[in-house]
Amino acid sequence: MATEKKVEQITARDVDFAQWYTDVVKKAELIDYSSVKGCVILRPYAHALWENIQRTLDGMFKETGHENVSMPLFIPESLLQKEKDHVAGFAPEVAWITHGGGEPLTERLCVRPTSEVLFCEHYAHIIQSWRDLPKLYNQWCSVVRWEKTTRPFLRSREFWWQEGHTIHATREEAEEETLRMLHVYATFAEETLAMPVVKGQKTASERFAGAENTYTIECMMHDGQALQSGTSHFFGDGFARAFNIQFTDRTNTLQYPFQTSWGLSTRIIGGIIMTHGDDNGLVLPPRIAPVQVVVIPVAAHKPGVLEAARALRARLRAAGLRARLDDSDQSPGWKFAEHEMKGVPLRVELGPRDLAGDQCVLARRDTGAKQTAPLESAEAAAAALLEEIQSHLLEAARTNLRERTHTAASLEEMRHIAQTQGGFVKTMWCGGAACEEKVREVTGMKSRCVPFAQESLGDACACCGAKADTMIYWGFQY
RNA sequence: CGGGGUGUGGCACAGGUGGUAGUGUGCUUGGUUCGGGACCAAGAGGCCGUGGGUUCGAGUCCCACCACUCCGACCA
Repeated sequence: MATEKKVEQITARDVDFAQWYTDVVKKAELIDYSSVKGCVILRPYAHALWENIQRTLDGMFKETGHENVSMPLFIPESLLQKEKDHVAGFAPEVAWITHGGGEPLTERLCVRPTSEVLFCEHYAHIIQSWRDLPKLYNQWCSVVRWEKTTRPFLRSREFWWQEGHTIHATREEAEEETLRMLHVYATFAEETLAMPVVKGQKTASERFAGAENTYTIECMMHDGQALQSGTSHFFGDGFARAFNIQFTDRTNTLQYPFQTSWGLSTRIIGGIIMTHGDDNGLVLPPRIAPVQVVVIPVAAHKPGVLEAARALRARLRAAGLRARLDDSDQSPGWKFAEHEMKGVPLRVELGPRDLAGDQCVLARRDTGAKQTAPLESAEAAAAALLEEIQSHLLEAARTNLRERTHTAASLEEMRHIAQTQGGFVKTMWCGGAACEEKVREVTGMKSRCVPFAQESLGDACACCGAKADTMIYWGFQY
């Protein structure tokens, strides 16, 4: 019953969620701040996480026929101005370049906040015939939006993302693409990140600037706030008309093509942290974790221990697991805490006692449970546990989503839930923007989406009481 | 953009009424340890966020600015 030595602790998650988040982000060595507000450094651990996200998503994009490109960083002001809704949405938060090499520019350039107009300009150059369609492009890059308040991953001035941009001969084909990519995001979030989603359509007031329709995956964080985790937009032929992109169809008639765009950003890393993390720090789903298994030798100076640990690490790697050996000269207890902070899903302890019994100790990050396994079959045991951890995390997140989803039939009920519990509130909605505004004034919540999975909760709008046949989700958002 | 908090070795913090900086941890070296953040010893490391001002003298007082952070309004 030794009194534990007081060590720097992170804030308890359920005491001050925002502070806990900031502590984890720093202590898990994910980011460092730079001297420019809102621009953070992704440290190797966060970058490795992002690389795993990229690898998985990029594979899914390739499977669905997409090609990667790289577009310029700069957009001339006149180009940005071409689509009026789009520029109105983004102009307030763009960064401008006014000088080059010390000379004032004749036309100022904005640093891309998103690349629709760059793709449009390019499409106008390369598309003439129906045979040139579709183009299914994607790019991995960073973009800049001059945010006023910033938080690591969740809202920064520069952030990394992918933006898919596609162009099609028909409206139907483009609409189908918009939904296909939304489902790719949803599958990725649930299967790889263990983040259950609510899929649906944004209301008119929440649409992307210039879009005819915006679809979203919404995730529920541990503190009851929603995170818009990926969006997919259908543009109709609005951009094509603004940028004069035309093609000749099979009947030799000039037509405007139809476009989509869809994006997912490093914000999702904030989502992973806030979905799975706990009082001991980060908890990473095995499928995305940079290190899936860490091998910690105990009493590494004793004969045979380090050798056995190295051999075990090699076998774990040979079995296809991302395994690391921590042979630094810290004490075992220090290493346990350190790798827990970093969210490593599985820890293997290997010391003289284990070697004497031809076994090792496996400790799960998610539950903290320890078990022993025969050394000879450690890879199989580790692989099985990683699968269990992955599905357990998804299950826990689903439980959180379920428990934090409430139903309301009146504005007063909505306000009560908003004030006492947060989470998602689902109601019937008349479809009016006035009710959205009213709900926001009264409860502070915004509409999240009109989910694809509709339920009938009644026939009256929870806000105005008018006839309603649409179910909508509301919530506080990041 | 409004309101609050904070800027002092890498990190976390002390430094009443002004006098040229200290503690913990981390770091380096050596030794002992090693199953939940080990211990001993000797070291290295700081134009006190930036710029002005008051003063013989500013970490300390005054003004401005900047950054980070939290809470709201706006956005991935």
